[in-house]
Amino acid sequence: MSLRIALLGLLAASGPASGYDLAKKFETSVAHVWQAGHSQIYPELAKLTADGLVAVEAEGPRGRKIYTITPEGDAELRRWLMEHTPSTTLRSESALQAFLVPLLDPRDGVAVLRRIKKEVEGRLAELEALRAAKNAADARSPGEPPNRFGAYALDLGIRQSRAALEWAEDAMADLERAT
Amino acid sequence: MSLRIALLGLLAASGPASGYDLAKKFETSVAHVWQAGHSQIYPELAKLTADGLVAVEAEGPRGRKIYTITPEGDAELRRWLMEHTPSTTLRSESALQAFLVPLLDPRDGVAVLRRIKKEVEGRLAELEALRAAKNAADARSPGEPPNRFGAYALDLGIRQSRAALEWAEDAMADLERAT
DNA sequence: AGCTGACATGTAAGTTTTGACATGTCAAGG
DNA sequence: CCTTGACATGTCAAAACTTACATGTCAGCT
Repeated sequence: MSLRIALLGLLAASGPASGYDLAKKFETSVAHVWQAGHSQIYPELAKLTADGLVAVEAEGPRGRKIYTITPEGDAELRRWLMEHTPSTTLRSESALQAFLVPLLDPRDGVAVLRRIKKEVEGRLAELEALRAAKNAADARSPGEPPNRFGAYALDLGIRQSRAALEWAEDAMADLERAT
Repeated sequence: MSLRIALLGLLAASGPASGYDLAKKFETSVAHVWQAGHSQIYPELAKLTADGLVAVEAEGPRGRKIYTITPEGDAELRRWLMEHTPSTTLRSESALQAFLVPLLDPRDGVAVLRRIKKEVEGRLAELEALRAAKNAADARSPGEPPNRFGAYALDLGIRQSRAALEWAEDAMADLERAT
């Protein structure tokens, strides 16, 4: 379900796009919130078309198909946003490692935490770069209200990454005391 | 892979247990890090047994089977912890909703954020209850070093929930300014 | 003219996850 | 004795996801 919604959302927010475009946007924008590769996206777009939630607006060069959201699709999107209680399913391999770290002896545990910390730092840097790019884009069109689409999620990601970073530091310090 | 590791980890940390016990622990401890229902756990235990990573130690009443981790299982677990770079795959329906909120008019957006905030509050309360229970258990066995198994992950969850809570408040305030 | 690399779309096989179905044991209370 | 509810284990079909395979177009460079 969520994949459909993510696709409908991108079409609603950024206008008509091809499967290829949508796959790109998954990498650069929604990725921090929901991930999907093109092998999932193309079939889903076909299903959405069959269900009347999107339509092929035009065909471009190289077999490019441009999809638009239909009014039904828009209604579905809004309904999901307003009514669907998000599942709280969580799955994080990093957190699983963090969970299990006390099984290792402290030296090894610290090494694992250090690696996790590095990954968090990388993610944080990515997110901050995205936000900087967004801010720059907003600054280029003064007068216009800034485009907040995706901005809240970005902010959430940044805050959670910062929290994870502090956690990694404290956890390492704690483990080192036990060495 | 991660499911196996989670099961091996629980067996390594808490000693022999049945599939039923492990399913319970998934609900009350690992759940904040990795989720799985019994319909996934039983077949996986069978596979782990076939692969020699766990073994049936004893059979109790009501067909209860008690599994133990084998030395091979323990080695596998440690290898994964030390060597496996966790995948950064992220999928959060709440974050997806947050991402899409700006598509709604501010009034509706605030309502969605309010709901997300309530869910985060619920989760935070759960995690804090777990931590309180853990602390109480540690206090009951003085002298013993506190059992840190799962504690780091719990701490991470709590910090991230707090960050999400602050985010929700700020995002709502931001949206309300736009009303 | 040929090569490279981004553009563009798909399929297929295999794994993981979900949700429903199915079955049976045992203890405690009415 | 009977019912209820926790204990206990499983299977199955469908959906979602991953990874690899497969094919072809077009622009720009050499």
